[in-house]
Amino acid sequence: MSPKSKKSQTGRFDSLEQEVYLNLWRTYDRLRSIEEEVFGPMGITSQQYNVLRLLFAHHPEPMPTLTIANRMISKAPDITRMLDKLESSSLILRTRPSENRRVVLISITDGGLSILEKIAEPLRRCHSKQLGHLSKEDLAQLVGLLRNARKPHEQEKNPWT
Amino acid sequence: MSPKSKKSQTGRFDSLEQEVYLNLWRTYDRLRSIEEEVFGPMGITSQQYNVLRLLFAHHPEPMPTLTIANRMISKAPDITRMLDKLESSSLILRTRPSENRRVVLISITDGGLSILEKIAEPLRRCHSKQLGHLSKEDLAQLVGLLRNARKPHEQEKNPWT
DNA sequence: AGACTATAGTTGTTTGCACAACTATAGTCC
DNA sequence: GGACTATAGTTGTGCAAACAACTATAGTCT
Repeated sequence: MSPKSKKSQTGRFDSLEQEVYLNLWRTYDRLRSIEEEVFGPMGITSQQYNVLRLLFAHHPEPMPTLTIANRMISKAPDITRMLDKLESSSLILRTRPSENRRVVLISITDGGLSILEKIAEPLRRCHSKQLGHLSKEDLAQLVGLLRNARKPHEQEKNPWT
Repeated sequence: MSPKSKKSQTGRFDSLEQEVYLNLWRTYDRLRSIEEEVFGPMGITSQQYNVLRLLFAHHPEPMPTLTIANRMISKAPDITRMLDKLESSSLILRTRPSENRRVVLISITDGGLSILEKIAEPLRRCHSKQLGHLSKEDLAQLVGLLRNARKPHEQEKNPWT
């Protein structure tokens, strides 16, 4: 009995669910490589960009390290070293408040803000190159389906829910 | 002028395209972490699994190294070392035909086939856990939208088109 | 046949990701 | 108030990914 004997109607895939997942993977991979053309030359990764974006959204309030980690798109067990890099490029600032010396508060610097400004337009063009060929309706539908697809796998109280 | 001044109707996102992309990323990341619960304990990565899957689909014909690399879901510049690992676990076999000593032909071994069998059922369950809550119609629609989303970014003659 | 180009893989090196173990600080509960 | 638990980050280590430079073999062209 072969591993593929349970083959379904979907042809080269074992199940419709698998077909969706592999298409999701492939599509993500293709679009990501386009985004990297923007971030690469700027010297930051898309994960780092997302940190800056989160900080900007909160600005001028700082955010604790792990709050940032939890709001990241892709989980970040490596948050400390990532912030190390952003700090050494002077894009963020760390402070340890004396009221609670466990937390480390992160804020975005002027340098960080100006990187965001510099990247905004190329990134907008990039997103349009990635997905500009789809209609508003298709895009909206896609967002809805994706949100639904991951819903059971998000924690409650999570910002992505 | 702030980086976000071009804010659109989508709220926390700069554009609908960006919203789709970030949702795609997030959804991929959530579903991937579920798949890794299956592959981790088996001692292979999902990329390695996909190599075995490709080889199985061709079996008993072998495939040249770079043909495999091109058919991978996510591009694999590291194909040599990946095959090294599969070879050292005796899941694949390499041969260099004397007619053309440039190519390296890869075939799946009995050990590779049996890993595929062993993983088939847990993986089916995993895919059902990932996406089983969506209706057939939603799944089919999602496949269609994803295919469409990446279409302009696939090469002609590419198996994923 | 010898130089040139194309094809097919491999290797070096750097950076990023993941998991787990660890340190430091604060709050809780007899 | 001293032991216990919870919270917040950090570090060690090993594996995977990305990009470019390199080697080896085959085909072509005059």
